Amino acid sequence: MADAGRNLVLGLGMGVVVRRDEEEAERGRRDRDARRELEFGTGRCGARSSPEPAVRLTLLPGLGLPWPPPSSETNRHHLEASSTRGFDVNRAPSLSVAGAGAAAAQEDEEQDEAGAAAAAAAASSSPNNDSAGSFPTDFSAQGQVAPGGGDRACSRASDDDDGGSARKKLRLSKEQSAFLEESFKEHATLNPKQKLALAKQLNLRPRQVEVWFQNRRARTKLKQTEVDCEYLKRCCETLTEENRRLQKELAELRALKTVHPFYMHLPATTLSMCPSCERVASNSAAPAGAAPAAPASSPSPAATGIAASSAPEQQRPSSFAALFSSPLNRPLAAQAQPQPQAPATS
DNA sequence: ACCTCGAACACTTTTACCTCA
DNA sequence: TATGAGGTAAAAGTGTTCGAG
Repeated sequence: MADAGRNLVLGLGMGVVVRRDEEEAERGRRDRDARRELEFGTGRCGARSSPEPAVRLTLLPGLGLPWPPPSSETNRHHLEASSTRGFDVNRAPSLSVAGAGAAAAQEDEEQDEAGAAAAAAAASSSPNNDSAGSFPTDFSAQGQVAPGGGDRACSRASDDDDGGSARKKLRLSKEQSAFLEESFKEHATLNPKQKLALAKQLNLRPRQVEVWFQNRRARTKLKQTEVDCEYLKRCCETLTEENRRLQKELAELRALKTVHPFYMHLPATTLSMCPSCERVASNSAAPAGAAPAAPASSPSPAATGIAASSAPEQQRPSSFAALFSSPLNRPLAAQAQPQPQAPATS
């Protein structure tokens, strides 16, 4: 690369100067750390002891998730990387690259994304973006030139260029990512003002901030889905095991009944099985009209052994814990007692 | 009721970077 | 040590939905 070794100044006004080749090496470590941090939730930015993300994964009660917590090692790497690295990869290494046209487009872009058209025009008038793969995001220094020719510009728009910069991937700096993370903890969505402010603060385009938040929300949702899936799996295992146990118990009772008909005369608790769902329930103590088991009209959870709760307020759809804390999933003997907690701890 | 616009989302593509043979 | 394949995560593109005006 022609600019390898060129000194670059960090965005965010930190003024840290590193050599480009050092940055390349550091970036790998940074990305690994960042990935780990995102994978494992929000345990980043060591300054915070107990981060409370705006959109947080609901770690359901009683579920020992196998995910490793964000280790202090991770944070240490994170901080190390932050302290040694400072190259804003989105910053063009040279002002001369963008050209006067891009500089003219800068002001439009700074106002809003409406400047994308101007930026695109500027991009078309300028040669390839720098081979470093960065496109300028420093509003104070150079114009905003989208990789493919501006905001919302299709990447294929540059297919006909001379094999140059078709949608270069931009890596946000650690500082930028951390700042965005912090913002995300406060609010998972941004209003236009916040977006603009963040963009300005980070020397990014508003579109970049917007995309980052979109992707971040998607990651959060994905993680939540994984958590829910894991919880459902465990619940399924628990219910299967419980079902097995009850079947066995029932078989034993039936055997006992045939061997010792004496027990038939016992007036106390007897068991009845719902023919539709094969759920066994006690009917002796239940008052008239009280349903011993889930209603047959229960939605799919009942069909899968996941009984609907008798208390509607416990049926928050967003909480699998509430769903599975239903008393119907408890052993017969415990059904009349208060529900201790959600199943499946490990 | 219909239209327009913008925001959010789902899905996909592209890119950068890592690991490993 | 260099290198290419394969995998992965993130940035970004595209189309759809939905609510407000």
